[in-house]
Amino acid sequence: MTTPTTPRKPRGSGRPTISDVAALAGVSPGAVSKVFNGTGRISEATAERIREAARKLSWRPNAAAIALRTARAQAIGLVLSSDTKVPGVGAGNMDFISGIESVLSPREYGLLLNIFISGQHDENHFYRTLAERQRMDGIILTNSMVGDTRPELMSRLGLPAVLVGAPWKPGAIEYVDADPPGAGIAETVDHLVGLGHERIAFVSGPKDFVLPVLRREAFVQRLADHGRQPHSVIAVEYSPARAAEETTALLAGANPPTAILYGTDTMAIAGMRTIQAAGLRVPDDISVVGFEGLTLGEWVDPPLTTVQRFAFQRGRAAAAKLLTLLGETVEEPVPLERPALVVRGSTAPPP
Amino acid sequence: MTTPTTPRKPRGSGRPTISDVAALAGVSPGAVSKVFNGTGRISEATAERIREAARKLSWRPNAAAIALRTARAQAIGLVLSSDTKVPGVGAGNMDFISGIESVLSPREYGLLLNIFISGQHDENHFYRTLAERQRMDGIILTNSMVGDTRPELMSRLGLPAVLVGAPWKPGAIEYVDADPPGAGIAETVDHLVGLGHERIAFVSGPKDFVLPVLRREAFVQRLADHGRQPHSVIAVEYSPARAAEETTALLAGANPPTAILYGTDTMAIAGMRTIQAAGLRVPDDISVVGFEGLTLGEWVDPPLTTVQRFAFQRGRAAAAKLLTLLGETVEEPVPLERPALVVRGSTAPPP
DNA sequence: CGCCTGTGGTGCACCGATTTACCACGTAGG
DNA sequence: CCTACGTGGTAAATCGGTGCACCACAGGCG
Repeated sequence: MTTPTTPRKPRGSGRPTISDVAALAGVSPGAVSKVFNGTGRISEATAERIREAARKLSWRPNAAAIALRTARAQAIGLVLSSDTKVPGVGAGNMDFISGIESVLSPREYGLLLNIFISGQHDENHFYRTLAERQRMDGIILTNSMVGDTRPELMSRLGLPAVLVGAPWKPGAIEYVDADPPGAGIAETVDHLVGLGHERIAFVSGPKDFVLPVLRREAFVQRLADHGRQPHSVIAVEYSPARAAEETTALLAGANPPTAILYGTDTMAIAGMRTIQAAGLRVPDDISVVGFEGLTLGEWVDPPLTTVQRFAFQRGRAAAAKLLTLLGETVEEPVPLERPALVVRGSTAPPP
Repeated sequence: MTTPTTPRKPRGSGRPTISDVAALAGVSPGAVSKVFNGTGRISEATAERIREAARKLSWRPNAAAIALRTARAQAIGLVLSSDTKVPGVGAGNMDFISGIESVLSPREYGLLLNIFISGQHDENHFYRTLAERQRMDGIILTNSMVGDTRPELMSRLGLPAVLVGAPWKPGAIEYVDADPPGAGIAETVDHLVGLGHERIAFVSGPKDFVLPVLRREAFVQRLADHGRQPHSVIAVEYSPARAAEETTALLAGANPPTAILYGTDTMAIAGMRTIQAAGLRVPDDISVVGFEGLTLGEWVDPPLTTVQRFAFQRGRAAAAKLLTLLGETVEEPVPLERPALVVRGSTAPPP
């Protein structure tokens, strides 16, 4: 009695394998594989027996085994930056992620989230690790930067990548962009000019990122189209506190603006507060416009006029593009809605 | 010349394997494995040669191969709910995720993000798939619900899990919770009572979730400690619009409250706006308190008094607990800071 | 000298799937 | 009768690591 009478199965992890399913269905493992992948020829009767066996054992192919054998991880990566200059806390990020997931999950693709902390992580090492471990088949990059080296890095690493937003140098990387340059800006400028504003200022995002750069260019350009010049164009971190400081400086000027456009809703709200604290009224004395379209904007006083962006759609588009790059067939064209101006209560004719 | 003169290497994916490294270092693959895992005995001289070879080829062990062989995916899952009732858009989510990553990334663990869409996904099927594919070694669950069946489901599936927040039924699942029940509530009640408020209302989160339930209990309890009764306790979705509606109803009452506590900062901001729109002043006529500690709260008028929560720490604690469950040694105790009342400008003595 | 022990590795089975090559069995055509 | 072919599968190699069993060799000791 030293050896037990059931040396049948070691039962490693306890979970059934394809062999267990095959045994139960009375076929070979290869047959099971074929049924579940639609490859090879298996009679319908046998196929049904196999499916039934799999159901009974509640078996699903082991992801690691597939990844190893087929050299496809069936997962993509997403890199978000954690940086004081980035609107990382933006609620939009969650919608963006939901958009990505909405494309991935029907295809059983996984989403690997990675936070890049500038200053703490070395960019080269960070991305090399991601590529070399082969945990993901492709990657979605955000926060397109001025002088971004990641496009070249990614192609050197052989990791398919999609950049969200306009790239610094076109051609080096695939990307999706709903801001053909600075959409929403034109509408906003038209709106303000139409109200009669002469002195319009733009407290926009930092110099390091492509998006705010393009927006500033579009801002200046559109004013020029109207035969005007900007009151001022300011580049500053995506921070309410910094927005407030700049607003104070603007108000202290000799000839303050009658309308201020901010890089984000959060900045705009901080700006409004600063204006009001200075004893001025929004929109009576100064009009304010934000950027993003947070729900919260409806609940400040006055309700914030803003440029609505569509984070969910952006996520969908990025994921769809990456999957296409990976050879997956993605039927939908994934429409990318352009940012649209939502006029609420914070804009009015100048005094 | 039909066959090329270099039939050496098929070069599957192009990436080097452990054998390439071994060949370059003049050792067996097993030796390489030992060096990189610190197992077995390899002389320092040989080890250095191997490391050098790996560096030269910029090789890293293939994640899928390791996962298959060791039956550990070196990744954990995170499930976030997408539900109208959930403050999913909460900025706190991103901090929470950052906290998780701060524990995972030093250990080269991956984070797999999954969005659960109630109504669209079947809970049972959703979690079964996650477990059976064995892509993750454990899972972090959020949004503890009343009557939550996931604790049992997880243990049935054999997937180690950590719940963030107090569980509905204790004992069924591991969890981390910084709200020993309703921390922050007591402070808030004390604060308001200390200011002289007699009629305090609580517009809190939905009935389905454990957190708001516990908060309501704590609210009532603490008032009782002071020998008082709540003006009213309301359960409502985490939505600014709903908060506004309830606020309107409260104001229309015969004897309206002099202070209102809201389930989130967003709700509180919407509440303030409603109060102001009704011609009343905050905090002169009615005091308002939020829950979360959004930066934005500093920039509304008046600055919002709120209960600061620490999403980053929560993420760290959850990840640390899960890794411990997985047998990983996590040195730090991971201190979980209790929510703390931050008094800003939206609270004052009653009129 | 023979034996034991420790050092520094090697060799090979194995994890759980996929995939290629091949085979058994009819059946039809020449 | 022999061959060709289509059907419905099986067997085995393979992906890239890990880890156990084992082994060669040198040195120490009685």
